[in-house]
Amino acid sequence: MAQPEDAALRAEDVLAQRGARMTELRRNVLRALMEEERPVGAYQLFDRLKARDAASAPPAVYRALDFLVGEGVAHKLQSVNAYVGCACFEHAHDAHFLICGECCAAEEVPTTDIREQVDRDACARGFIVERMVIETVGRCAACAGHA
Amino acid sequence: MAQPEDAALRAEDVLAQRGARMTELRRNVLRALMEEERPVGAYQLFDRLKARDAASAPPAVYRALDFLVGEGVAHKLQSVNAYVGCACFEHAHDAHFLICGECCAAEEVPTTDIREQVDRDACARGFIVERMVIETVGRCAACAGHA
DNA sequence: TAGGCCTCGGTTATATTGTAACCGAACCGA
DNA sequence: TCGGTTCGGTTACAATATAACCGAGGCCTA
Repeated sequence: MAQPEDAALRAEDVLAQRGARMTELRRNVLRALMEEERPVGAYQLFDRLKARDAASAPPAVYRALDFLVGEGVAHKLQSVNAYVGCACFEHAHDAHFLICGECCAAEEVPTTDIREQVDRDACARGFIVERMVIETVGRCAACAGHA
Repeated sequence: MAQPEDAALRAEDVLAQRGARMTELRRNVLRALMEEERPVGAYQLFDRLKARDAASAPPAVYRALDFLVGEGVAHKLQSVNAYVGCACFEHAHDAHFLICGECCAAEEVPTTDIREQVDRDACARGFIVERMVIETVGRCAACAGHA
């Protein structure tokens, strides 16, 4: 697996090519996020940034996170109020997360087949899909093993 | 469609048969929840109950909601931090919700096919599923129509 | 280069959502 | 009726998120 700095740098490249403005704050938030193995809460992230004088107050962090999620380089996990970096740089794509209730790891898996199914169910009711939240909570392989 | 009181009464029946303790507080919360057409936040619900002297403080409401969700007669919508009543009385079942970003209506649809797909994706990674959050945000038929 | 527009983010304050911890009351089985 | 267990009232607070305002700085145009 690539190093977190790599992921952050590649993300910055992609955003630059796309013409998105990568500011100092956004870069700091992105890097801090990519350094984490696990999902992090906005305030956790805020604390990390404060520790290196790279943040001022919660609103700034939330704004940067909104931007990153919008650009598709981060996701918000609704069921645990936390954020994760993401190496798929499509603009604001959906994802399916497997979230371990024991070690808190979150693995992103593709949604293609699920998305088709969801679209079918939605279309059948005249519902227009904007975004999907699909999160599975349980035990990851490692934690299920030693349980 | 059945009246909300009906739904609440039938739910109480089912819970009684199951041996679950239906207390005054839980009944009040369940009824208040079933009276709503749309998802309601815990504090909104709290306000409704206060207005009829049927609640004391937030922790009581949250405890009752946890109970109801656990019994499968209510669901929590993670993407909007709100609760909805539910007429499928299986114990703690998962559901797929179509949530309208405009009118805030939330329609519950069966998860069978999606669930299979999610299970497949999870099992392929040795992940043991405990519960699923599947929420689709977009425009409902009514709102998409007059847009 | 000046003027004007727009995005970004610093700042303060506050709203919203959710819990910890403690304790007495009510219920329930033996 | 005793003793364990569940329930919920109460207080206080933690955690998450946003509103509103404003100035700084980029960027376009002429």
